[in-house]
Amino acid sequence: MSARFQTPRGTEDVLPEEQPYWRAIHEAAAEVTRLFGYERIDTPTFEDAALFEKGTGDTTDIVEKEMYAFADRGGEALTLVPEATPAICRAYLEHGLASRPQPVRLFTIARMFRYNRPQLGRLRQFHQFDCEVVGTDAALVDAELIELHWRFYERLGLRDLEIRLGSIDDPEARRAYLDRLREYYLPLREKLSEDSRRRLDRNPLRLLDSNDPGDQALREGAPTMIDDLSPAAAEHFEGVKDTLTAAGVPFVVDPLLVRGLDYYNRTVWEIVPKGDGRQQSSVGAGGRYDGLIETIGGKPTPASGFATGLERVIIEMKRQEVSLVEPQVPDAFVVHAGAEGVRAAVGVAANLRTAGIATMLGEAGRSFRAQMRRANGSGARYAVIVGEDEAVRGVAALKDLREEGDQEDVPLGEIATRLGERFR
RNA sequence: GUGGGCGUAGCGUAGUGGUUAACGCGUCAGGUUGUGGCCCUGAAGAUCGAGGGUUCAAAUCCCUCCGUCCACCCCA
Repeated sequence: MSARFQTPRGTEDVLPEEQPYWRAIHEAAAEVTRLFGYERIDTPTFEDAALFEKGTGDTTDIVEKEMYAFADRGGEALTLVPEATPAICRAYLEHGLASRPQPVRLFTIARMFRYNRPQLGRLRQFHQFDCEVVGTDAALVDAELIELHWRFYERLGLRDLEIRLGSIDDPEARRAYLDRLREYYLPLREKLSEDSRRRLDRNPLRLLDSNDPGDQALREGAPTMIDDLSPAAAEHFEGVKDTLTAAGVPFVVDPLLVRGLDYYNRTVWEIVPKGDGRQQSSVGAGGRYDGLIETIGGKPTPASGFATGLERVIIEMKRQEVSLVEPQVPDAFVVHAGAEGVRAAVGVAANLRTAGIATMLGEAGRSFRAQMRRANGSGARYAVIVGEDEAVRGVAALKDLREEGDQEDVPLGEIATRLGERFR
């Protein structure tokens, strides 16, 4: 059994019965981006590894231990893309998108790759719907992205989600805050959990969202960033909140919201299902990243964006049992018998399809009964029966497969128009 | 990357040391001359995730690996 090949760890096949979810997602993304005026961009599946080492940050887990980095046959240091943002920024610089009317509003739907331990909602190859606005520092645009993000889920029929909104200020102010945070925690070091002692050295912000009860108690007295933002960041944050309120988008301010990526500044947000205990349940997250483009070699250019994990969205769609469009079924199923019947059946099927009627044909070599069973199982509304008799008489029996199953003979040349009328 | 649970036909399960591994769903074929659904009959389909070990005997016990799920880490 295991001699058989299987999907690599953390990857999955998307079988036909899963496709309705993906179709719904693609349609929702297309619609919501159209409504907000975002244009699609697609970037390569692999990029220069240094793009992420610089852009994402070489101290982030993504770069340190999750990149599918490799040297190609020519020795180039490449990596499968772990996140879209640096790639889109690279494209922005490479193609001079700064010379277009600013800001540029872009989106993509793409595969991402991160080498980590798979879990439900955490795969090594996964998909993201990603929106980025490059070339403005307007608070309005942060709010626009959050609204677009929110409307995407709404359009998919998801409910009971919550927007958690925060601000992590600008780099200088954040450094000052981090110093204060360290000052607060240093005397408490011995009381912290082992993990959090490590966080204290590596990433003090993480102390704030520790799950350890002891750490959570200590957090009570910790300084918060959101209450003490620099004037510019505070004003920006107010702008985001005001705009969201004006747009009628609900949110909760989360003073402890910590985003993992180094490049974020000011606005950060995350959208999570309410009351889901699982850890991997955040369906999407975003933030402002004014420093990123400069980091990867461009002129200082403000930007903001978000990504949503589509496999996680599907998990949530299933959990909430969102209704999907009917699975695709043929309109007609052509059943045949005998050599003449086959010939006529193929002709009829061709005519039907030309007329826009979705038509399946019974496989030759199957019994009549088997074909009828298949016709029924296909979900087709009508069976078109062409046997020896009918072929000779130049007709086909048109049979309604619902309920009783009335049937009538119709001349071969008139089947398409007759069926067309019935579907009208 | 760390710790733990699980792994029997396509799917869902039964079987916990002893004859040819069972059931439901699904698939395929039939159920008299060319008519589906319901029903009936039959068939195919599993080296019991893989490899090794213990034993007269292993789906069942042990080890390793693989996969999956959960927690951690982190994140979409």
